[in-house]
Amino acid sequence: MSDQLSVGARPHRVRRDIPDATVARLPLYLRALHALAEQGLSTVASESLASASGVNSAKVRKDLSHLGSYGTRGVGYDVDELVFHISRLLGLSQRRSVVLVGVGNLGHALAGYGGFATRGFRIAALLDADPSRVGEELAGLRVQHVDELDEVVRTSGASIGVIATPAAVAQGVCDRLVAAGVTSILNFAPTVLLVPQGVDLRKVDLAVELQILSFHEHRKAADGRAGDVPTADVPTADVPTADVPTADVVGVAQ
Amino acid sequence: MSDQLSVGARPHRVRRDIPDATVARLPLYLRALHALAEQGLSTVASESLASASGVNSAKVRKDLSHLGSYGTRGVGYDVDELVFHISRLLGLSQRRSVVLVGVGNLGHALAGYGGFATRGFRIAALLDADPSRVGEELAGLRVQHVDELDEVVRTSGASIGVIATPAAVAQGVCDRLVAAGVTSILNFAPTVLLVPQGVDLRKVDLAVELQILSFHEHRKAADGRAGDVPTADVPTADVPTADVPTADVVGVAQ
DNA sequence: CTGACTTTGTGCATGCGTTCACAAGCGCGT
DNA sequence: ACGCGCTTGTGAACGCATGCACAAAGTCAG
Repeated sequence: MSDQLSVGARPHRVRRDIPDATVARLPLYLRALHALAEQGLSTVASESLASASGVNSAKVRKDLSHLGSYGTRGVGYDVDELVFHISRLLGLSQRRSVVLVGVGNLGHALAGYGGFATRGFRIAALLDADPSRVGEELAGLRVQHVDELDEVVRTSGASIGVIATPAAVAQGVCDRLVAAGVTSILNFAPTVLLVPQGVDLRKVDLAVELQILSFHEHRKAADGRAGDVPTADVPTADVPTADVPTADVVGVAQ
Repeated sequence: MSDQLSVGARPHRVRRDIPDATVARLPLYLRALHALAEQGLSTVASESLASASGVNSAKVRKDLSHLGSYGTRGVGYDVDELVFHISRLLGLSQRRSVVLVGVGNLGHALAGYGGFATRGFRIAALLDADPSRVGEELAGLRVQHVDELDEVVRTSGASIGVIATPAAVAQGVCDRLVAAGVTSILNFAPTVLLVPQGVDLRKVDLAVELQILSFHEHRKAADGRAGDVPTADVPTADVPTADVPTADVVGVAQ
């Protein structure tokens, strides 16, 4: 999980030690809480918040206990109050500027994704190396050439960079972002990035997600075939198997 | 992590118990191995594979040991052999068909993403509910109306569905996919999906990733500013819903 | 054949995360 | 006022994942 954290030895006096797993779930709670608020609810029990967030109630309570005792026994949590505290903890009180590099297919999608703006993020600039893309209007912004990266980051005060470039140039872009002062990077390029200590890095790889699903598919298919008590469910009988190992064939990658 | 698995009580005889964490890393190894192979290397030590994958060597060795002893002490692992075994385990020997629902910004990006095709996945169909999008040519496929979902899934034998629709309709699409026979779902919509047992579900939420980074940014800024001085930052009254915690109550704590 | 060197595979300790289960606390009806 | 029922907050047990450290097992040179 916290592969990229690498906080390492830090005898620092920790303000409040929030577990990584909890931090990763806070945005889910926030989303659910907003939905509940819109629905008119003013308080919510851990059980309800749990099902609205897709986790279990014990986890919800333990997670929320990390940010203080903001619940009322016998009643639940005040929705607005929780939203306030979680937002504050996540640092969403201040609108953060994001620089997006790479305006290809994915970059277009990211730029047009409404979820950013509505959750406290502002796209400060769109950058691309392809001259034919520079100047294009997109999501109310003009695409700038990546050479302006340094200046753009400094003037906008952006601290977060999003990389949606081809893998081959991702590390270079990453280095330039870091040099310009960016301290958090979200990487969509399917490659490993190296960043200096103190810079946070998260990655999203679409193909990896599919491959993980593929594994489970494969396992399910194999389980169903290999005779032992198919555990009721799996009314499959649909997949035309054909998933014989086929040995040899596969061989050397494609 | 395996929040969605919910395999539940399963005294089943497990074929090969591969830890979830390992499964999640296998695609990374695969990617690194392909790169190494292209680079002409025929064998690789755990240390090298580790740095190429962005993990540490102990993890690599333990992970690989789960799929058998395919290494040679004093030498390392045979690249092609590893590619073969990992691919087989992940079920990538057979090309899997994927149905993509929702051809908005993100859907376009996903359809155009080359990473799918090159890694054993085939997009079987593109579906959308918007009539104005139906018929559009995209990535060599014609966008079909979502009403054809059932037929498309059955005829293509697709077992994986990708949801890139607005959140409001995601659950409905999900249900239809499951009803049509899809047993794995990758969800990009920012909402919680419920699926019956036996169906695997993974989710990717771009805003969540950014919020996690925001937390670390916030923590870094706070650390750098001062040792303590707790709760110095009051939200700038920007977040949509007036989430000021109704005065009095909040102050209480500590 | 032997010995030095390299690298795997794994037992073990440690830490983190999840889950259970329940006492403490709060509101509400009587 | 007072107990009843509901829900939080948390101690403790458990399980999974990580990382260390090293013996086992192989290569290679001479």
